Amino acid sequence: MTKIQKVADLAGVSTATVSRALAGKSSVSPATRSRVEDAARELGYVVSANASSLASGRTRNVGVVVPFIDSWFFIAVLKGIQRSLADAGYDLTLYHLDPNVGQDRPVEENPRRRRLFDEFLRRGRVDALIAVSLELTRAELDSLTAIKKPVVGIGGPLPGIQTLSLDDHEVARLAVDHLLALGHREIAHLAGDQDFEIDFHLPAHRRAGWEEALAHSGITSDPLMLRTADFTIAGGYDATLQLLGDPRVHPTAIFAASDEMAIGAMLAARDLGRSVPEDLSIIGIDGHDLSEFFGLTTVDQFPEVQGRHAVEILLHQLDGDRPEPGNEALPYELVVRKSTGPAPGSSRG
Amino acid sequence: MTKIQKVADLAGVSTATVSRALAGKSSVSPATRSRVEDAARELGYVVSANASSLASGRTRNVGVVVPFIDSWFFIAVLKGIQRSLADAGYDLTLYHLDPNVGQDRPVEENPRRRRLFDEFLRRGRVDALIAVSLELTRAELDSLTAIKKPVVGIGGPLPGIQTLSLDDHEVARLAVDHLLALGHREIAHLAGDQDFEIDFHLPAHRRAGWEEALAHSGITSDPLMLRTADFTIAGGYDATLQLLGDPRVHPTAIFAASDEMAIGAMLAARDLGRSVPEDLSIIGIDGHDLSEFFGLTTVDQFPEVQGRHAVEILLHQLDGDRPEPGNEALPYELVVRKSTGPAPGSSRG
DNA sequence: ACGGCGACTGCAAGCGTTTCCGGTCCGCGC
DNA sequence: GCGCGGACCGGAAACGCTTGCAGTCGCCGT
Repeated sequence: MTKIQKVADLAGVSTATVSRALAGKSSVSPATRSRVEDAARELGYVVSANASSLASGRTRNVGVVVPFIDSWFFIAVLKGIQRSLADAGYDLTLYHLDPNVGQDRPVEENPRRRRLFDEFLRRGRVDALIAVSLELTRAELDSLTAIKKPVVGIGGPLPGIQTLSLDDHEVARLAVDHLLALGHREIAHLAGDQDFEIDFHLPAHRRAGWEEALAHSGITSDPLMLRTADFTIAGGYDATLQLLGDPRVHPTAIFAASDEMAIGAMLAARDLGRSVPEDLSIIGIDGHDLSEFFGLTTVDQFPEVQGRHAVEILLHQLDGDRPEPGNEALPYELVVRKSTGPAPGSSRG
Repeated sequence: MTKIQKVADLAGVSTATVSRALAGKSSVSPATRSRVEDAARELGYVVSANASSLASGRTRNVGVVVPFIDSWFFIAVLKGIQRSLADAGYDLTLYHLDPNVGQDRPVEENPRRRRLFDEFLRRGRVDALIAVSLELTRAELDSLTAIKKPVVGIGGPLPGIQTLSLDDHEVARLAVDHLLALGHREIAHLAGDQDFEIDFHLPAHRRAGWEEALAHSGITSDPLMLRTADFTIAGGYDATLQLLGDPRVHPTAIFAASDEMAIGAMLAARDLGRSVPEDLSIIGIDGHDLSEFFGLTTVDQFPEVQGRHAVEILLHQLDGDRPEPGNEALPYELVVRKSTGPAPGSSRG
């Protein structure tokens, strides 16, 4: 005998009523409801997720796809997602799409990706999906819209689905403008690597913002002031060592594409005997946990909030209203700390 | 008509055969199998996870419970788990049990915990469970063994279930012995906070290992040499500032309970003008990603491997053999880098 | 030529819920 | 007194697979 049947027997009702009572439906009398609840408690009954999903078509589970599992930003977003989901009583299943594997072939052929989209997501284990910083191919988008489940993407506009994205261009301009306002003219940029298809050309946008802000102040950006590096502390450190060791350039400020790179830059500056911000100002992007500790000025992008917001949108859609998909701009904010100061010799000092 | 039925019709076989063919069972002729596969491909058919689970009792999904979602260690373990699980074709659903919420009441009454154990895990959404650094209560353990699903715990012995744990005591001794061998006698310890019930008293064990190693060398541990701090860079930094600023003690070495604390200590030492390792040696525990960058000597505990190993054990158990649950010691290894050196004035210098 | 065996395959009984579609019953308006 | 609507509740049909059991069939050994 099925478990729900036992509960029904104990409570002296039908399984239909047990189901309704336990699901909190309204059409159950208070008396019956509590009898059912008592019976369920007594028998230690818990609804079988699978049977329930099969019958109802809903799983109360959402999938989250991330490209990196060990980078601060993604974890921060994930944290926000998981918190909100848990609050709403949803489970979260985590999918990891490592962009490093299968890099030798075009994205469309990456077998892991194919498998994820063609199988995992279509098995009906999730009600909805959140894709963090994944630039989806046409086919993948089609595949997603075909399964008719809510999808929200964080990190860049994607045609046909609801997305949340940061205006990297403007964020970069805000950062560089801050430096310009402090009187800096020689502003270097530690840019991210652009090899990955995953990131909506984020490094390119940030770089363009840097160039534009400079141009706006009548400064031509020097190619030597642009250094490509890994999105890590070590990456920022190495690039900064090289930058500051290059006799051809004399930056008084560095705009790093991420806080981790910026922290690496601070450490490198210190190791070279340059004091921050007296000799060199440094600014990053992210709002990393460590930025406060290091006194790093940054443009915070509130990743955890991004996660929470994505869930919010998803839950709305699961509740029935599916608005026209579009892109929503994410908030950001300049947080000034001790790593930026007036340019050396600047009248504004 | 159900989807599998359509595939069956197209292939000209029964649904039973389709199911068997797609599940890779052996008793299907090669010809039939490929006919089924073609039909499935043509129809874009994917087995419904729920229906399959309901019918078979298996979900191909495992649950992972972590106490912190934004700490390096847990993420590293999670990464290992997720990789192995993905390789084996399993999904991973993530549960987060924040020990910070509900701290005002005894663990047994923490509603989130109750809910997780009494509901989520019993809904049958997972085939097995991995609990990372969670000290489970008697009731929780009973609840777990009652549902008869494989469980493996990482981080400390737990009665009745299979566990993987680091011998924190020995790890600490190894670290301190390294310092002693370098001639240090004044060895301070940055200990973790013991407020949480979640960690198998890991801070206490590491501290005990420190005391024992000292005692073994005839050194009585000075209470002033013991500082409690957060398990973070900032925690280690602050504690070290205080330690080094205290005129009553003169440590030549610091043994930090985690790499993050150790890195904080290195930064603090540098800010105070003490050079590492000339004036002060520092050693941590973990094998943190950043330890290499900072040149930190540490006892690596290979967290990613811990995750992989846990999955390995789980898969074995899911394959049928359920050995007597026990505890398995995890490997660790001293990795000497630049943060430790001979004690100042030591003959071994 | 025949029993037996092994390799395949099909039938149909579940798996444990949800939910549509009616019923029953009670109170109320007229 | 009677028809009616609403609040509750039950019967039973899905939901979409898996798998035990019972064949069918060709082939081998004798």
